[in-house]
Amino acid sequence: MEKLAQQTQVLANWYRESDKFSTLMNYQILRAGHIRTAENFHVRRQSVVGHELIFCLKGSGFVRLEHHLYEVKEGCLVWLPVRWPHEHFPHKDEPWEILWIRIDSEKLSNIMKILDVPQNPVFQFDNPEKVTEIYHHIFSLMKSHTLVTDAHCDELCARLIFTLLENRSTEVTKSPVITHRGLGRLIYQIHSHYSDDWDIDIFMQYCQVSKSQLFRLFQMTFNQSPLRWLKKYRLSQARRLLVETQESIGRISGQVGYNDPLHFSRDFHREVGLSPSDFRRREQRMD
DNA sequence: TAGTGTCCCCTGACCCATGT
DNA sequence: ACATGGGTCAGGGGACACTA
Repeated sequence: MEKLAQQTQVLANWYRESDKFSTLMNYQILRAGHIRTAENFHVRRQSVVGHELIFCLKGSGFVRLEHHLYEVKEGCLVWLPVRWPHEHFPHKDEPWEILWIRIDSEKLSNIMKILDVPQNPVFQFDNPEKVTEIYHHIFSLMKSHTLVTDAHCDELCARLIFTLLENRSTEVTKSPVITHRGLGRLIYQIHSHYSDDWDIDIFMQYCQVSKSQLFRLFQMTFNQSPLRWLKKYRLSQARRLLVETQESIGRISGQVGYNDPLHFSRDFHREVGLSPSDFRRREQRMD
Protein backbone atom coordinates (compact mmCIF):
# COMPACT_ATOMS: atom_id res chain seq x y z
CA MET A 1 0.00 0.00 0.00
CA GLU A 2 1.34 3.44 -0.90
CA LYS A 3 2.15 5.57 2.12
CA LEU A 4 0.83 9.12 1.94
CA ALA A 5 3.12 11.97 3.01
CA GLN A 6 1.56 13.30 6.19
CA GLN A 7 1.84 16.43 8.24
CA THR A 8 1.49 16.56 11.97
CA GLN A 9 -2.02 17.62 12.93
CA VAL A 10 -2.62 19.38 16.23
CA LEU A 11 -6.20 18.38 16.93
CA ALA A 12 -6.36 20.14 20.29
CA ASN A 13 -4.02 22.30 22.34
CA TRP A 14 -4.50 23.98 25.73
CA TYR A 15 -2.30 26.15 27.88
CA ARG A 16 -2.95 27.20 31.48
CA GLU A 17 -1.27 29.96 33.43
CA SER A 18 -0.84 29.33 37.13
CA ASP A 19 -3.41 31.51 38.91
CA LYS A 20 -5.37 31.82 42.14
CA PHE A 21 -7.71 28.96 41.14
CA SER A 22 -5.11 26.42 40.18
CA THR A 23 -2.99 26.88 43.29
CA LEU A 24 -5.99 25.77 45.35
CA MET A 25 -5.88 22.32 43.70
CA ASN A 26 -3.67 19.29 44.33
CA TYR A 27 -2.86 18.90 40.65
CA GLN A 28 -2.30 21.79 38.27
CA ILE A 29 -2.77 21.07 34.58
CA LEU A 30 -0.23 23.22 32.73
CA ARG A 31 -0.70 21.98 29.17
CA ALA A 32 -2.85 19.43 27.36
CA GLY A 33 -3.39 18.37 23.83
CA HIS A 34 -4.26 15.86 21.14
CA ILE A 35 -1.79 15.35 18.27
CA ARG A 36 -1.80 13.11 15.22
CA THR A 37 1.90 13.02 14.37
CA ALA A 38 3.76 12.69 11.09
CA GLU A 39 6.89 10.55 11.02
CA ASN A 40 9.17 13.61 11.31
CA PHE A 41 7.54 14.85 14.54
CA HIS A 42 10.19 14.95 17.25
CA VAL A 43 10.25 16.58 20.69
CA ARG A 44 13.59 16.92 22.50
CA ARG A 45 13.92 19.00 25.66
CA GLN A 46 16.42 19.51 28.50
CA SER A 47 14.02 20.49 31.26
CA VAL A 48 10.52 21.87 31.65
CA VAL A 49 8.25 22.08 34.67
CA GLY A 50 5.96 19.19 35.58
CA HIS A 51 5.22 15.66 34.43
CA GLU A 52 3.84 14.68 31.05
CA LEU A 53 1.42 11.78 30.78
CA ILE A 54 1.25 10.75 27.12
CA PHE A 55 -1.35 8.24 26.05
CA CYS A 56 -0.86 6.48 22.71
CA LEU A 57 -4.25 6.38 21.01
CA LYS A 58 -3.09 4.85 17.72
CA GLY A 59 0.17 3.69 16.12
CA SER A 60 3.27 3.67 18.28
CA GLY A 61 6.21 5.82 19.30
CA PHE A 62 9.31 6.03 21.40
CA VAL A 63 10.46 8.01 24.42
CA ARG A 64 14.01 8.48 25.60
CA LEU A 65 14.67 9.10 29.27
CA GLU A 66 18.08 8.98 30.99
CA HIS A 67 19.68 7.35 27.91
CA HIS A 68 17.09 4.55 27.86
CA LEU A 69 14.74 4.18 24.90
CA TYR A 70 11.22 2.85 25.52
CA GLU A 71 8.66 1.83 22.91
CA VAL A 72 5.09 2.97 23.55
CA LYS A 73 2.41 1.01 21.75
CA GLU A 74 -1.24 1.67 21.09
CA GLY A 75 -3.26 1.74 24.31
CA CYS A 76 -0.20 2.42 26.48
CA LEU A 77 0.61 5.46 28.59
CA VAL A 78 4.08 6.81 29.23
CA TRP A 79 4.94 8.96 32.25
CA LEU A 80 7.67 11.49 31.39
CA PRO A 81 9.25 13.44 34.26
CA VAL A 82 9.99 16.34 31.92
CA ARG A 83 12.33 18.10 34.34
CA TRP A 84 14.88 15.53 33.19
CA PRO A 85 16.33 15.57 29.66
CA HIS A 86 13.92 13.64 27.46
CA GLU A 87 12.67 13.17 23.95
CA HIS A 88 9.76 11.50 22.22
CA PHE A 89 8.98 10.70 18.63
CA PRO A 90 6.69 8.44 16.57
CA HIS A 91 7.46 5.08 15.00
CA LYS A 92 8.30 5.74 11.33
CA ASP A 93 5.98 3.06 9.96
CA GLU A 94 3.00 3.85 12.17
CA PRO A 95 3.33 7.41 13.62
CA TRP A 96 1.38 7.67 16.82
CA GLU A 97 -1.66 9.73 17.67
CA ILE A 98 -1.36 10.91 21.24
CA LEU A 99 -3.40 12.46 24.00
CA TRP A 100 -1.22 14.28 26.49
CA ILE A 101 -1.38 16.38 29.62
CA ARG A 102 1.39 18.11 31.53
CA ILE A 103 0.59 18.35 35.21
CA ASP A 104 2.43 19.56 38.25
CA SER A 105 2.07 18.75 41.92
CA GLU A 106 4.54 18.45 44.76
CA LYS A 107 3.21 14.92 45.31
CA LEU A 108 4.07 13.63 41.85
CA SER A 109 7.79 13.03 42.44
CA ASN A 110 7.00 10.66 45.31
CA ILE A 111 4.18 8.91 43.45
CA MET A 112 6.52 8.50 40.50
CA LYS A 113 9.11 6.81 42.72
CA ILE A 114 6.53 4.45 44.21
CA LEU A 115 5.44 3.51 40.70
CA ASP A 116 9.08 2.94 39.68
CA VAL A 117 8.59 5.32 36.74
CA PRO A 118 12.33 6.09 36.26
CA GLN A 119 12.97 2.41 35.50
CA ASN A 120 9.65 1.57 33.95
CA PRO A 121 7.78 4.60 32.56
CA VAL A 122 5.40 2.74 30.22
CA PHE A 123 2.01 1.53 31.51
CA GLN A 124 -0.15 -1.06 29.75
CA PHE A 125 -3.85 -1.42 30.45
CA ASP A 126 -6.42 -4.18 30.22
CA ASN A 127 -9.01 -1.51 29.62
CA PRO A 128 -7.39 1.51 27.87
CA GLU A 129 -10.82 2.99 27.06
CA LYS A 130 -11.09 3.97 30.74
CA VAL A 131 -7.93 6.10 30.37
CA THR A 132 -9.04 7.65 27.05
CA GLU A 133 -12.29 8.64 28.70
CA ILE A 134 -10.44 10.53 31.45
CA TYR A 135 -8.33 12.45 28.90
CA HIS A 136 -11.38 13.44 26.83
CA HIS A 137 -13.22 14.47 29.96
CA ILE A 138 -10.28 16.69 30.97
CA PHE A 139 -10.13 18.17 27.45
CA SER A 140 -13.84 19.05 27.53
CA LEU A 141 -13.30 20.84 30.85
CA MET A 142 -10.21 22.72 29.61
CA LYS A 143 -12.46 24.71 27.26
CA SER A 144 -13.65 26.84 30.15
CA HIS A 145 -11.66 28.08 33.12
CA THR A 146 -13.61 28.40 36.34
CA LEU A 147 -13.08 27.27 39.90
CA VAL A 148 -15.59 24.49 39.32
CA THR A 149 -13.93 23.17 36.12
CA ASP A 150 -10.50 23.38 37.77
CA ALA A 151 -11.80 21.36 40.74
CA HIS A 152 -13.26 18.84 38.31
CA CYS A 153 -9.91 18.59 36.43
CA ASP A 154 -8.20 18.06 39.77
CA GLU A 155 -10.52 15.15 40.49
CA LEU A 156 -9.87 13.65 37.03
CA CYS A 157 -6.09 13.94 37.48
CA ALA A 158 -6.43 12.13 40.80
CA ARG A 159 -8.46 9.45 39.03
CA LEU A 160 -5.79 9.09 36.36
CA ILE A 161 -3.08 8.73 39.02
CA PHE A 162 -5.30 6.23 40.84
CA THR A 163 -5.63 4.23 37.60
CA LEU A 164 -1.82 4.12 37.30
CA LEU A 165 -1.41 3.05 40.94
CA GLU A 166 -4.08 0.41 40.50
CA ASN A 167 -2.46 -0.73 37.25
CA ARG A 168 0.90 -1.24 38.86
CA SER A 169 -0.31 -2.39 42.25
CA THR A 170 0.19 -6.03 41.30
CA GLU A 171 3.89 -5.34 40.63
CA VAL A 172 4.71 -2.66 43.17
CA THR A 173 2.60 -3.02 46.26
CA LYS A 174 1.24 -6.55 46.29
CA SER A 175 3.07 -8.66 48.86
CA PRO A 176 3.22 -12.28 47.91
CA VAL A 177 1.22 -14.56 50.19
CA ILE A 178 3.68 -16.70 52.15
CA THR A 179 1.93 -19.86 53.23
CA HIS A 180 5.02 -21.94 54.03
CA ARG A 181 5.90 -21.54 57.71
CA GLY A 182 9.65 -21.97 57.23
CA LEU A 183 9.72 -19.53 54.34
CA GLY A 184 7.89 -16.96 56.45
CA ARG A 185 10.49 -17.43 59.20
CA LEU A 186 13.30 -17.01 56.67
CA ILE A 187 11.86 -13.85 55.11
CA TYR A 188 11.37 -12.33 58.57
CA GLN A 189 15.02 -13.04 59.42
CA ILE A 190 16.28 -11.59 56.15
CA HIS A 191 14.23 -8.42 56.61
CA SER A 192 15.78 -8.01 60.09
CA HIS A 193 19.35 -9.00 59.16
CA TYR A 194 19.73 -8.43 55.42
CA SER A 195 23.38 -7.41 55.79
CA ASP A 196 24.37 -10.83 57.27
CA ASP A 197 26.13 -13.45 55.17
CA TRP A 198 23.31 -15.49 53.67
CA ASP A 199 23.73 -18.50 51.45
CA ILE A 200 21.61 -21.35 50.18
CA ASP A 201 22.54 -23.65 53.10
CA ILE A 202 21.28 -21.12 55.66
CA PHE A 203 18.11 -20.61 53.59
CA MET A 204 17.59 -24.39 53.67
CA GLN A 205 18.09 -24.53 57.44
CA TYR A 206 15.48 -21.83 58.09
CA CYS A 207 12.96 -23.35 55.71
CA GLN A 208 13.69 -26.97 56.72
CA VAL A 209 13.54 -28.14 53.11
CA SER A 210 15.98 -29.46 50.53
CA LYS A 211 17.68 -27.22 48.00
CA SER A 212 15.35 -28.06 45.14
CA GLN A 213 12.30 -27.59 47.34
CA LEU A 214 13.69 -24.21 48.42
CA PHE A 215 13.99 -23.13 44.78
CA ARG A 216 10.45 -24.28 44.07
CA LEU A 217 9.16 -22.36 47.09
CA PHE A 218 10.85 -19.15 45.94
CA GLN A 219 9.69 -19.63 42.36
CA MET A 220 6.10 -20.18 43.48
CA THR A 221 6.09 -17.29 45.96
CA PHE A 222 8.31 -14.63 44.38
CA ASN A 223 8.73 -15.86 40.81
CA GLN A 224 12.52 -15.74 41.19
CA SER A 225 15.38 -17.70 42.73
CA PRO A 226 16.39 -17.25 46.41
CA LEU A 227 19.58 -15.26 45.89
CA ARG A 228 18.09 -13.13 43.15
CA TRP A 229 15.30 -12.21 45.54
CA LEU A 230 17.85 -11.41 48.30
CA LYS A 231 19.89 -9.27 45.92
CA LYS A 232 16.83 -7.27 44.83
CA TYR A 233 15.85 -6.74 48.46
CA ARG A 234 19.36 -5.54 49.39
CA LEU A 235 19.49 -3.17 46.42
CA SER A 236 16.10 -1.71 47.32
CA GLN A 237 17.49 -1.02 50.82
CA ALA A 238 20.60 0.52 49.24
CA ARG A 239 18.43 2.88 47.20
CA ARG A 240 16.68 3.95 50.38
CA LEU A 241 20.00 4.53 52.21
CA LEU A 242 21.44 6.49 49.28
CA VAL A 243 18.48 8.88 49.39
CA GLU A 244 18.00 9.08 53.16
CA THR A 245 21.64 9.26 54.34
CA GLN A 246 24.93 10.85 53.33
CA GLU A 247 26.98 7.67 54.00
CA SER A 248 29.67 6.82 51.44
CA ILE A 249 28.89 4.25 48.72
CA GLY A 250 31.44 1.91 50.32
CA ARG A 251 29.75 2.07 53.73
CA ILE A 252 26.29 1.57 52.24
CA SER A 253 27.49 -1.43 50.25
CA GLY A 254 28.68 -2.99 53.54
CA GLN A 255 25.45 -2.09 55.33
CA VAL A 256 23.34 -3.95 52.75
CA GLY A 257 25.54 -7.06 52.81
CA TYR A 258 28.13 -6.57 50.09
CA ASN A 259 31.74 -7.33 51.03
CA ASP A 260 33.02 -5.62 47.93
CA PRO A 261 31.91 -2.06 46.99
CA LEU A 262 32.92 -2.69 43.37
CA HIS A 263 30.67 -5.67 43.18
CA PHE A 264 27.90 -3.60 44.78
CA SER A 265 28.32 -0.83 42.20
CA ARG A 266 28.15 -3.29 39.34
CA ASP A 267 25.01 -4.99 40.68
CA PHE A 268 23.43 -1.62 41.39
CA HIS A 269 24.15 -0.43 37.87
CA ARG A 270 22.65 -3.60 36.39
CA GLU A 271 19.50 -3.28 38.47
CA VAL A 272 18.91 0.48 38.41
CA GLY A 273 20.65 1.52 35.19
CA LEU A 274 22.76 4.14 37.04
CA SER A 275 25.81 3.98 39.29
CA PRO A 276 25.05 4.52 43.02
CA SER A 277 26.57 8.01 42.97
CA ASP A 278 24.61 9.02 39.84
CA PHE A 279 21.45 7.66 41.43
CA ARG A 280 22.07 9.75 44.57
CA ARG A 281 22.79 12.89 42.52
CA ARG A 282 19.63 12.40 40.50
CA GLU A 283 17.46 11.86 43.58
CA GLN A 284 18.92 14.96 45.26
CA ARG A 285 18.23 16.97 42.10
CA MET A 286 14.57 15.93 42.29
CA ASP A 287 14.00 17.25 45.82
C1' DT B 1 -0.23 -38.96 41.60
C1' DA B 2 1.63 -35.12 44.02
C1' DG B 3 5.20 -33.75 46.79
C1' DT B 4 9.89 -34.10 47.88
C1' DG B 5 14.86 -35.53 47.63
C1' DT B 6 19.29 -36.68 45.08
C1' DC B 7 22.47 -36.28 41.51
C1' DC B 8 24.86 -33.86 38.11
C1' DC B 9 26.35 -30.44 34.86
C1' DC B 10 26.36 -25.79 33.01
C1' DT B 11 26.15 -20.90 33.94
C1' DG B 12 27.17 -16.85 35.88
C1' DA B 13 28.25 -14.53 40.25
C1' DC B 14 32.02 -13.46 42.87
C1' DC B 15 36.72 -12.18 43.90
C1' DC B 16 41.07 -10.41 42.70
C1' DA B 17 44.33 -7.89 39.93
C1' DT B 18 45.07 -4.22 37.05
C1' DG B 19 44.21 -0.04 34.62
C1' DT B 20 41.79 4.53 33.79
C1' DA C 1 34.76 5.47 41.60
C1' DC C 2 34.44 2.68 37.87
C1' DA C 3 35.71 -0.79 34.00
C1' DT C 4 37.56 -5.09 32.43
C1' DG C 5 39.49 -9.75 32.25
C1' DG C 6 40.46 -14.28 34.19
C1' DG C 7 39.94 -18.07 37.54
C1' DT C 8 36.99 -20.43 40.80
C1' DC C 9 33.05 -22.38 42.70
C1' DA C 10 28.24 -21.89 44.36
C1' DG C 11 23.82 -21.39 42.34
C1' DG C 12 20.31 -22.97 39.31
C1' DG C 13 17.61 -26.19 37.22
C1' DG C 14 16.69 -30.59 34.66
C1' DA C 15 16.17 -35.57 35.03
C1' DC C 16 15.02 -39.12 37.68
C1' DA C 17 13.94 -41.72 42.03
C1' DC C 18 11.45 -42.32 46.14
C1' DT C 19 7.43 -42.26 49.22
C1' DA C 20 2.98 -41.56 51.33
